[in-house]
Amino acid sequence: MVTGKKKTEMREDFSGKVSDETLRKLVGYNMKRAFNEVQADLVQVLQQFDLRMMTYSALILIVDNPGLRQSHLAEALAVERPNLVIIIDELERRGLIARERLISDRRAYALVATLPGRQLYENALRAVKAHETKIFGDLDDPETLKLIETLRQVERRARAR
Amino acid sequence: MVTGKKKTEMREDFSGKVSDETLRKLVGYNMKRAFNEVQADLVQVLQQFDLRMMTYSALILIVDNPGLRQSHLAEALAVERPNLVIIIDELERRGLIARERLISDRRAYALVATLPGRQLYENALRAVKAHETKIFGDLDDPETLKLIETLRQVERRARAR
DNA sequence: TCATAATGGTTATAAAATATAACTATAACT
DNA sequence: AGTTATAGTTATATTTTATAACCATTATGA
Repeated sequence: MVTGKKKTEMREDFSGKVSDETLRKLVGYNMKRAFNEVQADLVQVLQQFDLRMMTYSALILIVDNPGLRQSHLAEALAVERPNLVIIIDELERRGLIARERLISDRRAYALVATLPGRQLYENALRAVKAHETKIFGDLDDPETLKLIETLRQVERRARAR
Repeated sequence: MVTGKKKTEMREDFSGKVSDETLRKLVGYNMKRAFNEVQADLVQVLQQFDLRMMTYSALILIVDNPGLRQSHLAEALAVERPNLVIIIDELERRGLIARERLISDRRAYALVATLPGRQLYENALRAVKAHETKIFGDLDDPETLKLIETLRQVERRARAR
């Protein structure tokens, strides 16, 4: 549905020749369009594991930070706490992580990944890296590293406003 | 609310030291986080004109492409036609654009910007460019142009999947 | 110590963005 | 002329994101 003009569209019309020069000179617009396409492909990849982006991001941080609290996870992912609850609920319901009560603070949970959770983490990560390599080229290439560095700098400078 | 640890957080905890190395090695994640920050700032800028991102993007394309049809606009913005209707409705209600009936095809509208619409376009564009320069540096700098080119390439390669 | 404030997690809810099916009126095709 | 396709719309559902308010627990400080 991206391109491909049918016979009917061959009249005088704007198909495929709408001028979006003004928008395309704006970095933010290009970021949005590029990310949308990347995301669309990633969603496909993660669907094979019955994961969504945010769910998988949470799993990654829990695996990498055993004992993490929900509030720290929310801050690290830049998600509001209430919105994280259902995500943690799902990961727990699927047996990928566990909420362990703390003796030191009985309000909080220590989030820990289970073995199946760590396995899913690994398997999905392989697929995600393949997806990224396909789109961005080798993730260790100087070009790719430079892109990541630029994006992080943009993030910092935008947050500084 | 970004950083700033209160006295209470000084215990042994994960505040500000959650390891997100795995996520940060993924380009897509950095794109998402960077774009979120850019968008947050842009939203502030556009609020002064009572515009949202999509509404303003639509206005830009209508100003730059007088006589545009809604379906072509939808395709150019990668938005579903039904979702564009309310956006066009708003622009029309505010007197920024007009839906002009076509004699050649009485199903379609030719979208044209009004004088106030063109003026808002100009004023908002100045503010948006200032916002972008603040974050990305001069928009004509080779670095910025290179970033845009990279993003467009990413978009193409991701769409090719 | 006790009253107050703050924190971690949750619930409920709303707003916004996004997607799909189905409808109308017109137009194009054979 | 009859079928098919298109432009725009309506209705609707889903997802994402944000906000307020609550409960239980912990920290603060008079």
